[in-house]
Amino acid sequence: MKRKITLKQIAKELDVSVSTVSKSLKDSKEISKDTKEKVKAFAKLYNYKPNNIALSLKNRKTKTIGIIIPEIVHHFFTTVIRGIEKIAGDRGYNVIICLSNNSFDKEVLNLEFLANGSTDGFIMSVAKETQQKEDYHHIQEVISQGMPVVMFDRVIDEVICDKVIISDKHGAFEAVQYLIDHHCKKIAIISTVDYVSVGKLRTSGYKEALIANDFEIDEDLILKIEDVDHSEEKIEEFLKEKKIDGLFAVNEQFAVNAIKALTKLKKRVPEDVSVIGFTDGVVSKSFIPSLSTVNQHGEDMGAKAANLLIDRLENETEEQSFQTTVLDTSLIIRDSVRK
Amino acid sequence: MKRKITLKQIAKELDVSVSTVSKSLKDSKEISKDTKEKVKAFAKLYNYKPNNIALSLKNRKTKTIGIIIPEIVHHFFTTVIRGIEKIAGDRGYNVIICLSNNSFDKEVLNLEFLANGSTDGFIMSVAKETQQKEDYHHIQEVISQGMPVVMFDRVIDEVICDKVIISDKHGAFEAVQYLIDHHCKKIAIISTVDYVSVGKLRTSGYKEALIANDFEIDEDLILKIEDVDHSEEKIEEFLKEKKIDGLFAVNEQFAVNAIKALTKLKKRVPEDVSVIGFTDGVVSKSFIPSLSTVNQHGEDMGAKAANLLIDRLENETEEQSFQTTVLDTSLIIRDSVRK
DNA sequence: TTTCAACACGAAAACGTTAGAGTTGGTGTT
DNA sequence: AACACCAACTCTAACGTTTTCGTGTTGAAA
Repeated sequence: MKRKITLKQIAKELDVSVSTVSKSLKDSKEISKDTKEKVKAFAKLYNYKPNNIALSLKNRKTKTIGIIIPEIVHHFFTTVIRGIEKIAGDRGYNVIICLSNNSFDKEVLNLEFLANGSTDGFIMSVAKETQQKEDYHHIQEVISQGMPVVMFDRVIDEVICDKVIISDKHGAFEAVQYLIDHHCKKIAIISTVDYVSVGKLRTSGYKEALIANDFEIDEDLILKIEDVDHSEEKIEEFLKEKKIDGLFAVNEQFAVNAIKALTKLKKRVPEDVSVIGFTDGVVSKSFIPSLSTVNQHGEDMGAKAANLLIDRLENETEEQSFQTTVLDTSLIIRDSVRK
Repeated sequence: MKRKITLKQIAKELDVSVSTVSKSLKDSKEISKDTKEKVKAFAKLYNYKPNNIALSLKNRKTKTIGIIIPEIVHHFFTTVIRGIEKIAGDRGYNVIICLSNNSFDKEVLNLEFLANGSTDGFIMSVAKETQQKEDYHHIQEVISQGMPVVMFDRVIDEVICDKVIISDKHGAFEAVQYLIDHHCKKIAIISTVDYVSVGKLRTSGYKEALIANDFEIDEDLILKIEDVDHSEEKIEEFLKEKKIDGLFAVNEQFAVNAIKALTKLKKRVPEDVSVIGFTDGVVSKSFIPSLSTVNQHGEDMGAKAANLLIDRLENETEEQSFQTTVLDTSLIIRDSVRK
């Protein structure tokens, strides 16, 4: 077991000083050609690579981005990660991922830990619990320490930083508008509780579309689900008594569960009820009928967030104008809607 | 913008030496009660937290685990990550995730980069391209430098290290046995090309089950897919001419595509053909008919891998006996099979 | 022969931390 | 009075780098 070789060891072997070795490897013109070549050859032979930790300490930057997300077994988040990772890789950064599991405490812990030198900045989507508590001191804290933060998807208005979101409201609006334009007269929505920002926004997009088309808003057609794990029964119960011909669900899971419930209730999709979901994932594509969805373009979102963060990290100029980038959604029409 | 405070700054403010501050915070008995209290109060006030990078450099350990996987938008891998992350968190470790995108070069790059001080050890599932090239020097290299590596799922026999796998062969065997036990006489398999280790193993499990039951192995009933992205057409074409009543697919995607193809071909699942897939994910649960699968227990796998790695990191004793842990699969029977 | 720049290298400090080895001043023992 | 001992610190080295500032040796110009 040969430990990684250091400058010091090379120096000793070649009987020169550490600085000479360092300079040689950086091709400094202070060093003679002979010495440089000797050092380089030796370094190559022993596969010398500078120690990142030492570099980080010296340079006070780690070239690492911290990603904090609520959950990893989640198609949308993983696409975002892929987007971040791609850009980060291209621009010479690494990513370190922490999961909050939607727990406020874990989020605080992660943030604090990573802020102590491990990363140069953060890209995050906040935990549900954090949104509920409305306690953002931990995020404010790292920002005030000079670490750039970019929020995506679930963002917090009160925190001043760069943000990347999709137009949840508009995406929902378009989906509902599509339903209205295609034979639907009575459209229900399955959403989350209001403290989840995106759920709230999508619900309001739904409402706006109805209003824009002179439909009445019937609170009985709005289901807000708290506990995602037991959504299936809730949805079934909700749909039991409803005479609807259109349904908008704020995520894939709800959409799928709704279709299952409808099938149980002997309603056909899309003949009797048209369904559109939010977020495009494997399930949407594979499902029968394949699900029409509002595509969130997660990879673009991640890429944009990464670029924003790295730009800020590399522009010491520090213009303090933070931007919120709103990405377009797009409606993917598949078989779950009448055409 | 207040930068994070350091020991040196605290020392200066309180007019003591850096070591006094350090020792006070560690509650060393070398320091008087008075001074300790003063320092602690000050540190707390300014929210002092030691710099991880400096600690890493000093201690020559980072308390960080590197995870290298081929792909992140992938249900199984994310469950593994969740398992790793959970154990790592509990045991005081962080995880840093790198994606190889199934590219050999990227895998090498990631490994090299992380090995230069960024992590204490690795948990990895190798890229498809690496398996194909059979070039494992990069992995051997980090191991020879004394970094523990734990491989999972797609492991490499030639590399000597701890491994966590499932009994792919046995899982496949059980699935096929189930089909045989439940009215199937002619069972096809949709697999990957042989250089993907798990595909090969599952295929051999399939064959063994057939042999064990005195079925003939018909190479015409074995489809090996190279290009996952265009599997749909391949599968459809394959199934067109086949008169089968059972089908085993080595992953979820293939299973779903197969059912779709069968549906197109006017064959009902499970009435005409029983289907079992490998890996249990959202799609399997949601699909109609819900998919019977071989459950890989990804989270357990991740947890086991993390424990193995951390045990090795923390036991300096270094007994060089590496172990391969074989996790059991379990058959989840749902609606895609006759009962 | 003196002067001086160019060359080629070395020493040291710094990043933030810790731990072991000094140092100081005071008390207690004989 | 001499010594030992203890409390309560400070110093120093070390982890692996980079970079600034020195410094000794050339060779050439004056």
